[in-house]
Amino acid sequence: MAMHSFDDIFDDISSRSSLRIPPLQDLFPGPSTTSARLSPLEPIARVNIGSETNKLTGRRAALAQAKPLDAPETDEWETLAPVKLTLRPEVPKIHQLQEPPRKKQKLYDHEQIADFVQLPKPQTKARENKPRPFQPVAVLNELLEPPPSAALFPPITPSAGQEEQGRSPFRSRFSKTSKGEGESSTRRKRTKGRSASPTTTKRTYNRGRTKWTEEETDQLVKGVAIYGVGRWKNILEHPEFHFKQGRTSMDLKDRFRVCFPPDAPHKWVRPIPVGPETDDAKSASSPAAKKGSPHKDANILSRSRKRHWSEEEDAELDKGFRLYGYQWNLMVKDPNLRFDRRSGGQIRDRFRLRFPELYNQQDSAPQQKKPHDKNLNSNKNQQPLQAKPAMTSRRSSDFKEQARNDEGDLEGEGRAPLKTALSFTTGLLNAEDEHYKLSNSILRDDWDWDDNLTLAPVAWEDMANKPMFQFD
DNA sequence: TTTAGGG
DNA sequence: CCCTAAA
Repeated sequence: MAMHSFDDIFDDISSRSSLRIPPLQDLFPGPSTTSARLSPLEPIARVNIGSETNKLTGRRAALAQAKPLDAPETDEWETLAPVKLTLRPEVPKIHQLQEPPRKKQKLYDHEQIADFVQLPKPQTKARENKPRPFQPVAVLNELLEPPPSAALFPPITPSAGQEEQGRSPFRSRFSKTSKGEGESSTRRKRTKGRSASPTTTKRTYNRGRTKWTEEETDQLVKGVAIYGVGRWKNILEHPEFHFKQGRTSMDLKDRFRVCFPPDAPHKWVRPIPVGPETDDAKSASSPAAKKGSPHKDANILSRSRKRHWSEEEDAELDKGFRLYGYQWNLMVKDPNLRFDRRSGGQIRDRFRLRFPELYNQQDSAPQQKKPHDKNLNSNKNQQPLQAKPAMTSRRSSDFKEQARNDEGDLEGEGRAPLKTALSFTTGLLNAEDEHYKLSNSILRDDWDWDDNLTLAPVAWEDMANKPMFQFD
């Protein structure tokens, strides 16, 4: 009789014990690798379930029931198998015949399908199967090429402390996709004209864990402030940033995700200073020292501590009050006032603490005129504190305009150039950052920064769409 | 090629 | 840190 439907075939197969079918999971492995659809062969497993193994279900039952003799011939089911299966050659069938059914051993994951089947053992450590580390000379051709700016810095030597102790910088290994040494030379051709960037997006070799230093993290945050979230390649290749050898843009992404979890966009917290890298190496070699590290798993600073005001900052506050009166946020944004990452609210609180009565006068203080920075240099702390009449409103564009004027008019007077505004405003950039320019988004009146915030509470999307800084 | 997202 | 889909 002709069998047309799958059920017909299935019934026929089920009734013929001589036909040995391996308990395959899926005959038709399609794009949807999920086992949402029940495999047609799945029922076979149930058919084989005997009375003794009633309690077992599914594949386990089938496995418990499977006898070595039922194992199909190799060629018979290898044609059916979607995956490559190999038999255990060392187990003779005869022996299995006479042996009483062995106690079911605990199955490893790769043995789940059948106990007479040996699936290729999953590589728990993929690296273990990769070629052993090459000597530096062997791989220096491309993989460990120094960055273009490497000349500016001393070569990386063990004494430089840049690499982790006990971990050779040449621990690199070719990945499985890499064919060998000839590959690198041939592959170079594809980058015609455009010089191959040493800061690749994807590592071409496996490097051990390389701890992030605070300097690296700081540069990363700066880079995000400059380019925006998601511009990891740009950040990585920023000429003034120097990440560790082998760092990829994906590493930056991961690191940023660790330091600034997107779940808490309002609470951008500053990574804990990890201290000099040498400590880490020490702790690595000494288990006791490792225990002593309190910040080992706490990358996120708890938002609690208050930073004390220095005399210098108080002096800035005095200066700021003369300039802006009670407009604390304007003080924050003034490039010439060097607060240490204080928010407007913090400045206000500090002022209220120091000058309670003056603070209470602010209601009567007239708010009208736009302050001019001529006062900055003339006021040398001599005058008693007097609030500068405040202007009605002042937007960031005003500041940019003022900065532009400053560069023109007050050139040569030792005024802090615009770059200072960056380092001040965000507390991120230092005096060496010359070629940045403020963009609109960084100067917002409604910012109120927290003590522990490294960046203003900007949502990731804002950062991604509107970089806080832009190049000239 | 580069990034987002999940592992 | 790795892998991969997706842009």
